[in-house]
Amino acid sequence: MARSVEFNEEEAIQKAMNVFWEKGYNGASLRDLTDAMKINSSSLYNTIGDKHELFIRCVKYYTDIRKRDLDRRLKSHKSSFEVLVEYINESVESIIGKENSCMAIKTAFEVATNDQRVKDILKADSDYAYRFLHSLISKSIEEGKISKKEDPELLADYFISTWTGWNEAYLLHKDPVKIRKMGQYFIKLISG
Amino acid sequence: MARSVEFNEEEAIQKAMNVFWEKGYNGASLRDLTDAMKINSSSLYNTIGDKHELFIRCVKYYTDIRKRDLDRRLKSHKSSFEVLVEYINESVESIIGKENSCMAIKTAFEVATNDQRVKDILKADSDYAYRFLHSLISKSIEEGKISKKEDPELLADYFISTWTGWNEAYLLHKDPVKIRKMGQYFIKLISG
DNA sequence: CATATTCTGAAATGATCATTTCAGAATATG
DNA sequence: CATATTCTGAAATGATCATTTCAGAATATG
Repeated sequence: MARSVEFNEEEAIQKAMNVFWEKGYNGASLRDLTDAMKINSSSLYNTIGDKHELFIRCVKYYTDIRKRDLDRRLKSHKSSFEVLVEYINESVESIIGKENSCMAIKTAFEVATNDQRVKDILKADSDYAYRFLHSLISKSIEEGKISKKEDPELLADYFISTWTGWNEAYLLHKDPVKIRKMGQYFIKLISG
Repeated sequence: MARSVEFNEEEAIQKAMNVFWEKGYNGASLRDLTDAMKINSSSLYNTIGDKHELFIRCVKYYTDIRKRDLDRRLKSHKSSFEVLVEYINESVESIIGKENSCMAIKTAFEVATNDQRVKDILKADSDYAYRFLHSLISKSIEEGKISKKEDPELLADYFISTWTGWNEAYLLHKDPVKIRKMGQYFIKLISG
């Protein structure tokens, strides 16, 4: 017997996420956040919690989207190798297509060292991508598309690392050709 | 005919750098900084300038140290390939040996998108490392230690990217074995 | 050694920060 | 439709922020 929450929580989280994404955790003020979310701070504190809790929710929201994307790819009817190559190519294009770098990476370097909860979320995200890649690479080896000499564990780690670096390279140099070249090189590398 | 500055500017910059390194630009307060520098804020504003100017000086200080390290390596009497391999191995060990990630990378992801001056310093730093690697790889090809089929431009970019990613991987997983394995893989890759 | 100049320390500044309070508006339930 | 309950908006809170002010201490120069 009472009023119910007026704002759409998911929409609000998404808008807050964009603010954190652009300004970082410490760079985003609560005013920036509530302005974007179009809610009053009392509503925020009543429902989601404080700034840190909101941030956790936003990081989680971001990694959940990525998780769903990987799950979708695994359900594809294409061969594992095709899914893998497509993923690599789209990862390259996603860097080039955005003004800003990946939020998980930005967050890792800004706050993960001093924030265990954030670190755990990002570690889980990284582990999920690792298992995704590991599985595709292993199956590609079975398919005969990647040499049996290659090590799926190493290649999975290697791609994740490389991809992080591509984000920094594009952030600093804004040179799409460089990033695409590196993407092609990685594909050639695993292809034989 | 007047008093001269009492504090050692380089020492103060170094101490401020460590604070920014740990907490980030937005996470470090002026109190944190002046406490570490052991100077009063009026002295800071009289000599160096405001927080942003201090940060610029700190980032510059950090990249200057890296520049000197690369210059030193180029003067070595060993073969280019040996210098290159040593640099890769020491890059790996420098990640594993520290609690915190490389300051240039942290800064790139925290503020470079919204701060042109910082971005320019980091871009120059990245360009310097690129030329360093490019030169060593080219000479290694001449020495016959790296295949003529390899592209020095690509490999230089690739190593810088990979190294950035190793920083994130170690930050999240704290697994030295993973990083060393990737370092060995890269060396094997260029060795033919 | 006198003094003009500059540095330093403490305190003040005013803006902004995250968070809380609370009156009144809204509404789910009986 | 009455009302108990919960939400919302505006304002208040007190802490902290970066930066400035200024009196007095320090000292380089003549």
